[in-house]
Amino acid sequence: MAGSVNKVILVGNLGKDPEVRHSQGGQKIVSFSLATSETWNDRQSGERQERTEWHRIVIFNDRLGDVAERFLSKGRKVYIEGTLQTRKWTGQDGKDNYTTEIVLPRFGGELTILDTRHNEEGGQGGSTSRAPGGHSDLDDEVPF
Amino acid sequence: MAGSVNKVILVGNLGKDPEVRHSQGGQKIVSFSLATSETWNDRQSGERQERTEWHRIVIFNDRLGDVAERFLSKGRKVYIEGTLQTRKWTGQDGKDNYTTEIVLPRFGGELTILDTRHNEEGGQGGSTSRAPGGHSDLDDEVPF
Amino acid sequence: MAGSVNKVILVGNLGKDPEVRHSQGGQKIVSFSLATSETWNDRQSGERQERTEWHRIVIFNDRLGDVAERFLSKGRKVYIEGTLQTRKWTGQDGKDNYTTEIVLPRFGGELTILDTRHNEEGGQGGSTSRAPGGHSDLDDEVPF
Amino acid sequence: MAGSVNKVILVGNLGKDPEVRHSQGGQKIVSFSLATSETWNDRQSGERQERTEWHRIVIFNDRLGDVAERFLSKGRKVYIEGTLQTRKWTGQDGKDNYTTEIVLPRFGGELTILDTRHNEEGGQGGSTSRAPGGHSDLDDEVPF
DNA sequence: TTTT
DNA sequence: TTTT
Repeated sequence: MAGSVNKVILVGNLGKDPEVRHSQGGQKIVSFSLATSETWNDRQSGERQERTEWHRIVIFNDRLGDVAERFLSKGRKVYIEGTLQTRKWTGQDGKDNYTTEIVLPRFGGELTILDTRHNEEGGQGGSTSRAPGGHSDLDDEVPF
Repeated sequence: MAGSVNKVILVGNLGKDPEVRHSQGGQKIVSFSLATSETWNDRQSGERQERTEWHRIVIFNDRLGDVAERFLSKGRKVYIEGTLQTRKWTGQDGKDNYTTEIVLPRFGGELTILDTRHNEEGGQGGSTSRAPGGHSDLDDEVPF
Repeated sequence: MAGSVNKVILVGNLGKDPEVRHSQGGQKIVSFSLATSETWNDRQSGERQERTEWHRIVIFNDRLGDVAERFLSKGRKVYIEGTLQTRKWTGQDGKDNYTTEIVLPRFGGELTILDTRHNEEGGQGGSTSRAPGGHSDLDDEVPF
Repeated sequence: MAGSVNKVILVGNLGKDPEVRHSQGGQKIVSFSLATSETWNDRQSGERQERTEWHRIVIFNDRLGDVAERFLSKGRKVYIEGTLQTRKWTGQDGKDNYTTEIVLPRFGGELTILDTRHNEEGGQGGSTSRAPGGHSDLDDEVPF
């Protein structure tokens, strides 16, 4: 039995463009780093402080992986809902290492784009062709 | 940058009793491991699968730390709301290591006890003194 | 418009057994009321205060509706994740009324049982038959 | 006792500017309507469908009420975290009515602005004065 | 290391 | 209408 809940909710900005790879079984896996930051006034110095946290997002959900691959790029702001998973791997020195990731599983998770910038300056190989009139073809197919 | 959200919601069971320590500044810090598990039927074998995930919870919030110290123990089921933080530390071999924790900060986070077992069978070192009549003194002071 | 999130997370107890009905299209719809309560110490009087909130849960998700129908009953504690929806309806006096519900849609939402009481004392019409040895048939089929 | 959780998470856009009023006790209360919308492809017609849901947000938290009053206006996109509360009131016809609101209580809740538009065209009485060089005074005081 |  |  379980009776347990494992849920992560993040709103942040991509640090780089997403990376796409495929599992041995042929499944597409999309991953990227997401930054969240908090700011506060230090009580001692009265100065503004900022702390940025980086999260590794891994998408196994096909539909959301497609959205990420087609529409996300460095700097975009997204809402992400996934599950915490810590993965163990062995370094070249034979030592155990642990990496914690936010996983959007095969059938689950959520990804919502929160900013409206549908195209990047200097895009990426035409994947985001902008029509002359300032109207993007993407507008017709954005699935959200 | 700003406009971000960093939130973790967990329901799970404590793997051990909480540990209490104090910062150099005298602040109480309570920590424990929390297990969440998911089960599913494997499509290939048809067999029941289970995967347990362990989360490290660190409480800086004084009020919630008090609740954890007084009322939580191994096996208890709790709802936890906190923030993801990855901490870097250097091992004895001089190598960098990273640990991701769910932090309930000084002024924030949530902790709600979800089961009703206020005492452990055969207690643990008197930390949950049970009155002879089966009535616990704690029952009168549980703050939730 | 888009780029929005609509999410409700509740942990509470059922006020009554779930009700099951079917839509005109033959889809099963399971609904129940869920109580959440908060308690606090009034600063003026120093007395303990309690406020109970009642939520109407409506499940369109077939799998979760089955779980609710088979395993939930009055008093059970559950974790619910759904969507806020306000429905307009016209009273017999012709006046408009509005009811806000937490909806678990056809393909979405979550329902996790958080307590371990698999049977009710004095059951309800055999729906939770307990085997003589204290072993319940249900234990073999609980899907979570 | 409680052992309950009552949490609403919304990302949406304000339908109008916030309204500010004061309780008899002198406490500031800020409220506004927030729209969330979901879109999907109808399986029958294949046509794009959209459903907009309106939520009434009520802020009792002083700090967040200040943020709302100073920086929010019609159209802005925000992340909101609050509590579901249903309020009963009696209409002029003597009938009972119920309104469900998302409440950010005196000490709790969250509000995060998600878009970057710090000024509205045709602002509101100079509350968002923009410096000639395109630099807003607000930039220096935005607390998030 | 938990829980069922 | 629940729970403690």
